[in-house]
Amino acid sequence: MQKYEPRDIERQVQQQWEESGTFEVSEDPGKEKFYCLSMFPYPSGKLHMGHVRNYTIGDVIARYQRMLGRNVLQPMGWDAFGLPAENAARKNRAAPAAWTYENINYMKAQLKSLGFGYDWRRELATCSPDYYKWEQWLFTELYKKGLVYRKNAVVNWDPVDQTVLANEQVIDGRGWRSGALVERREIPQWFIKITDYADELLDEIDNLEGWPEQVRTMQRNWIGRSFGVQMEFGIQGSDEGLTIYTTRPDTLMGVTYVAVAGEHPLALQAAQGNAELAAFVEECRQGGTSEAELETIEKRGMPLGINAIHPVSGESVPIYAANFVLMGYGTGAVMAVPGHDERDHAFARKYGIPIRQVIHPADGSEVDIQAAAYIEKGVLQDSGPFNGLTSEAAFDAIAEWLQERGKGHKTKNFRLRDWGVSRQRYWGTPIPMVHCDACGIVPVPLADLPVRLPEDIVYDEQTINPIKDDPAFADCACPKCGGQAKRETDTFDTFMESSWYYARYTCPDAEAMLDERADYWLPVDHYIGGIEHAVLHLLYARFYHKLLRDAGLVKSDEPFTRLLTQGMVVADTYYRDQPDGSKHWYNPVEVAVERDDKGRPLSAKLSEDGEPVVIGGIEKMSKSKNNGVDPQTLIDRYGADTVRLYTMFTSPPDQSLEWNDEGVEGAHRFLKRVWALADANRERMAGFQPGGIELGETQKAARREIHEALSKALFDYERQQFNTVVSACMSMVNALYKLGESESDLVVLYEGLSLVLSLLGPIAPHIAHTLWCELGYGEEILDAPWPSPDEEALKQESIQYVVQVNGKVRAKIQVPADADKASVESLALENENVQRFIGDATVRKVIVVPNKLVNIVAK
RNA sequence: GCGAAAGUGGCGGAAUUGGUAGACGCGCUGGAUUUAGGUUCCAGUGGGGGAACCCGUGAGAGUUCGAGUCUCUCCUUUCGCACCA
Repeated sequence: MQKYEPRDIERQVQQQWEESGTFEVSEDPGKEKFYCLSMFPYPSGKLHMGHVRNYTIGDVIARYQRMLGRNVLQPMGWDAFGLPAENAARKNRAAPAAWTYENINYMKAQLKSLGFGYDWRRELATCSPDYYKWEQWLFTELYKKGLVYRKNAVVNWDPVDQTVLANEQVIDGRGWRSGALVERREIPQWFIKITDYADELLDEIDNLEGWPEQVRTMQRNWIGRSFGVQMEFGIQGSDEGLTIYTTRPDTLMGVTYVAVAGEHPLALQAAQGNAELAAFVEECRQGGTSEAELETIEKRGMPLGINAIHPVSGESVPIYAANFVLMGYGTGAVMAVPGHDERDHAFARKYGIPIRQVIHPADGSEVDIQAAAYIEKGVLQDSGPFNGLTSEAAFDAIAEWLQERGKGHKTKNFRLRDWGVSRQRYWGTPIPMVHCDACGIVPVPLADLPVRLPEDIVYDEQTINPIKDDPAFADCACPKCGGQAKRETDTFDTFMESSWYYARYTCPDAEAMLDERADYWLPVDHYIGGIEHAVLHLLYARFYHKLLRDAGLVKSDEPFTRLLTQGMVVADTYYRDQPDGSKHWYNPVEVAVERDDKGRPLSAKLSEDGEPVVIGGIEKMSKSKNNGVDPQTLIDRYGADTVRLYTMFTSPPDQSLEWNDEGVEGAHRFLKRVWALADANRERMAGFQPGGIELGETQKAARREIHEALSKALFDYERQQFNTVVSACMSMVNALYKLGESESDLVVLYEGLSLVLSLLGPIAPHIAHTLWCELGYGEEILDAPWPSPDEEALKQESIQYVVQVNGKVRAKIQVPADADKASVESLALENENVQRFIGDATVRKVIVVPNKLVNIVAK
């Protein structure tokens, strides 16, 4: 007897994989490739359950594809730049680099202990100069192509710390460290023209059939293309004009005012002689940059004291500054049509501006335009030359009319803005640009790349950015004229690094950004990660892929063929109210739940003192609610296979996973059962030859049960419903436990166990591999043929039919498998209980569903 | 407000896509083994009823021989977007 000792077998199997390079792969044109990728982690310290779930799903898919015979690439690396390293460094007075590398080492060991089949030779960390060198190079190439520019943009500025803050560092409008009121400040920043690719990024979403619909919708909305007309209003007493953008040019004749953003030049100009207006403009500017703040603000405005001239009627309408007009969208100025726009309507009522109807419903019905805006399309009225046109026809007619007179034209607009990639932080990729008094902006030539980020720096609590004022880093020679120049000290947004790592894995040692190996592996066949990256990361990566394509580095148009967004890991929360009104949160492992005899939870008590705690509901695992479970504790206690099996079994991959201690026990129990079954039959199975032994009826039935479960499991592997794959394995094991001691029982057991191990191979690979070898099935389960159900085993001599009378189940009958429809029907009608329910009624109709069901309609 | 998804036992979740609702697991109940706890094993477990049966997939309608599944209305929850002109 050998006990199931996961620690021993897992260590042993992992060592074996490492020694034989089981997961080291290279290009093999003779084999179908499969590139399986999980989103790489930020090395924050240690793995959390979300990582474990993500990487288990990825590993199961990778191993499944491998067992199907494909050449599978599954790499892993580190999203190593970012703010937490700076915060930790400040707290620990250490360099961010040291902190990061230490975390990488620890987390890498954790990943290995979970048995993930990565090709570690391809590991990369984005903070390595070998990596970011090429990112810097691409940026300089994009600059030469005109896809990169520098302009002023608004940032959150902390006036006390003299630094730029990320949105999440602004709490209630104040800097998180200084507590000072945050200002919106304009500083020069670098941008990449993602808007040049907006149409392609939008249109190709239609082709991403392997992506969740939700993510596709979110990206479409984020890009937000609209078609409209840009036109010029005159300004009274000025030669200048005022350009506005509208998607409803058909309502043009209903304009009764024009509104501009607080930052609009016209508003700023008018504010110079008007203290009240200046205060209002300042107020608009003060508001935070986060969009969440904008929603609560009351819609307000103030007249500029100047009038605009309507491009068609020549009528004069007032110009307002309004806090709801965004400088960053369209032209920062809008025409307002209170009659046909809800927001304009509310604004007009508030400030007593006339409301005019210029559209009526196509069916001729009346609307009360003073009471509410009519926002539907319809037919134009009171619109001069455009009267009687439909909204659709008027769109074109008005655009044409304006174009002929040089006052406007059709255009499209995007919600998407160009990608601002400058960050005023230390721990990131240096932007490879030089500012020379003589030559202006000069990109650093390839020969001088990488521009290395100094890693050997001093950090303490006062440090804001150690390279900002460091002459050793900032002073340099101009690459063009050789004169004294200053280096750019901003670094890249870390989304830059994560936008192309998937490609670099294919050729991590290339002497260029990428080489020909990229086109063997790319695109990624299956990408797995969190829904929180639905827009930004996945959009930037798609954009980057197109940049790589247009630089001649890859041939494909899209980076990720199929995408799986896994659900969150959630757990119960428990707390006690504190005297000061706050809540103290207890971890689920410290709490015992009491139940009634039906299993309903009654109350929860802290194990330590036996006193009650409040059940706070189910939430995403987080530090603040103290409901996180450390995967390392579980690995130590139960082993990696149990943790993997549990995460696969508890929920389908794309749904949230509810943490439950007893569930882990259950998963562990199942693996112990598998082990015990194999162990008890070790000797009987040694050298067993199943050939030539006849099966009895019970063995045939057991074998059919097993092959039915197998069919189900294979189907579920294909559609990635791994929880029911595990269910099927459990059913198979249950069936195997019911077998007897005879030779023919052993035939079924011998085959059944091999099927269970194959199916468990991707999910619980250590135990599957160990038993596969020990029971003599073969050397390497990953290379064994993937099982398929035996049609012969599935055959039945008689089939159970369900008999319904008027849709309700009244009997179950056994029918010979070769019976025709008529005899099934008569067998069903013969049944005593069926007759009882038909009673005096007349049989109107009999429906026979082959091999399943008979429904007798009687009235 | 707009958009998307989802509502099934005490719980996580199944239902091969319109054909036996509740697979599998957890929990719970009873029993066996064990000095005991734990482990392990056996049986039971949607609700009602002694039974035959009846009722059950958020609510209400509809289509159908047949609806958890399709259609419509409503309710609830979750997620995303949110002054986008």
